[in-house]
Parts: sequence; C-alpha cells; structure tokens
Amino acid sequence: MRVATWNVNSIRARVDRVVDWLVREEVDVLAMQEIKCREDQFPLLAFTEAGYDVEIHGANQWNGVAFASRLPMDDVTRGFETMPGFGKPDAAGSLPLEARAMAVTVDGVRLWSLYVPNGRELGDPHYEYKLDWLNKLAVQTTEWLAAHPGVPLALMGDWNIAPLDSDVWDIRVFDGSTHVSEPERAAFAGFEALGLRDVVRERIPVGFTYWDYKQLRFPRNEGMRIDFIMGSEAFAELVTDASIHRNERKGTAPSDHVPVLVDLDIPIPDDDDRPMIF
DNA sequence: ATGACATATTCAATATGA
Repeated sequence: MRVATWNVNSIRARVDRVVDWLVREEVDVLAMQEIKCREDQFPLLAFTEAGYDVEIHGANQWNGVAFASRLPMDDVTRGFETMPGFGKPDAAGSLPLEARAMAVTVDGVRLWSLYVPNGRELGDPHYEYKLDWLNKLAVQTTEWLAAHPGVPLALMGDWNIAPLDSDVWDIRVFDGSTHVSEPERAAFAGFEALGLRDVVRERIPVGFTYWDYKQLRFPRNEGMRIDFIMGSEAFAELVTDASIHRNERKGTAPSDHVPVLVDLDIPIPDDDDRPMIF
C-alpha cells in the first residue's frame, strides 16, 4: 500500500496535477491539505474517474483537508474533540473551528491529514493558537494510542515546523521567525515523546518539501522541510520505503509543497478485485 | 524601504501563506 501527504494549495487550481501524480505513482491513499474549498466545490469527478473515492473536510477559501483513496475508507472523523478554534467568538463565546484535521482508517491503518496553523509571527495570537492546537492534538493522540494498542497510526501533513536547523536553507534568515522557534520544536518533540517518529527522515535524511513561490526559492533550492509522516511503532514497522517527490515543484502551476510518500508492507487487491467506481 | 508569487473572494482590494 502506498500512502502519501501533500499540501496542494487549492485543489481546484491543482486537480489535474494531483490526479495525474496519483495515477502515475500508483498511490493508494493521499492526505491533502489546503484544499481551499468547501465540500460542494471539490472537483470530485477527476478523482472518481481515476478510481479514487474522496472524503472532504473544507469550510471556505482557507485551509481544508481531504483524503483520496482507491481502497475503502472507514471511521472518517473531522476535527478532533479538544481542537481549539480561532477568530471572533460567537454569541456563546466559542471560537470558530477551522478545517485542519481529519482521519480515516484504511486496511486497519489509522491515518490523519493535518494542516497545522501557521503561527504568522512570534507572539501573534495565531502563534499561541498553533501551540495550543498542537498540544491538544498530542493529548488526544496519547489517549488514542492507549485505547488502540498495536494499531498502526500515522499523523501526516503540513506541520509548519522545521524541527532541525538544516530543515531551512539558512537558519540565520529565520532568526526570530515562526517554524523554528523553541516552543514550536518542543511541541513537535512532544509527538516523538509519544513514540511517534518521522518515518521518512530515517530513510531520506536530506531534502526540502516546500519552496516559496517568491524570490526564485525553488531554482536556488532555498526551501523548508515542514511536511512529515509521523508514524507509531506499529506503523513504522510496516514502512518499506519513502520518497519526497521534488519534481512536483517543477513545471506548470505547481503547489509550493511537494508530496511525501511511504510504501507500506500491506498487500493491496488487484485492479480486477477492486470495486469499480463510475 | 518594499515587493517580488499564488490562491481565495462580493472582481477589487484584501487576507493568507511560511
């Protein structure tokens, strides 16, 4: 089974590239982030014609996550129970919840698509929101792991954190910036403390997953590594290979992020055995 | 000094991104 994560930066602007890549790379399950549309706006047809079912969690022109899979998706959940909101409180005083997290189970593997809040600036309310969001997710993950011992779990997505200085092209440029601050790195390390680990880095130590559109960042290879697949021990044991698809940053109308993929030692049914989707 | 790029939305000017 081939499982991937990709911040697509608008699925409506990227649908052809995304579906082409899924088919070309024989991906079974894709976790998407920044789909930037509501469920009713999602370009479903291109996916279904290629044999993929889609589960969507979108709210408006910002954020939004989704899964595309050619294997059945079960136990679809949107958001998580203790997830904090952000923005203007409603009459009851609660903050709007953003579409940044959802999960599905495929072949007994629990998969999350995560779009961690950006943080904007150190000290910005959005920065506190980012740290709170991550810490609440870690607590939730702790509880889930305790309740589902031995079940493979992967938290996949755009973490908006560069855990190592070498995860940005020049750490000096990031002095005083988000993504590299100690509290963000501590929040990321909190997931490692739960027994999750970056199953891609242990196979691909070097390489970015994001390059800004501006300032010739990609031609200069001035990028960041911020998209990760954090697997539980049971998940990590299934991983046989990993890849970062840098070529998807090239060509016409790319996303600013590229796909990150793992191969799992889970046999999938032949095409002939798979139900047809029209 | 600032923007540079790309996406969304009340299609014009603004919000967001990292």
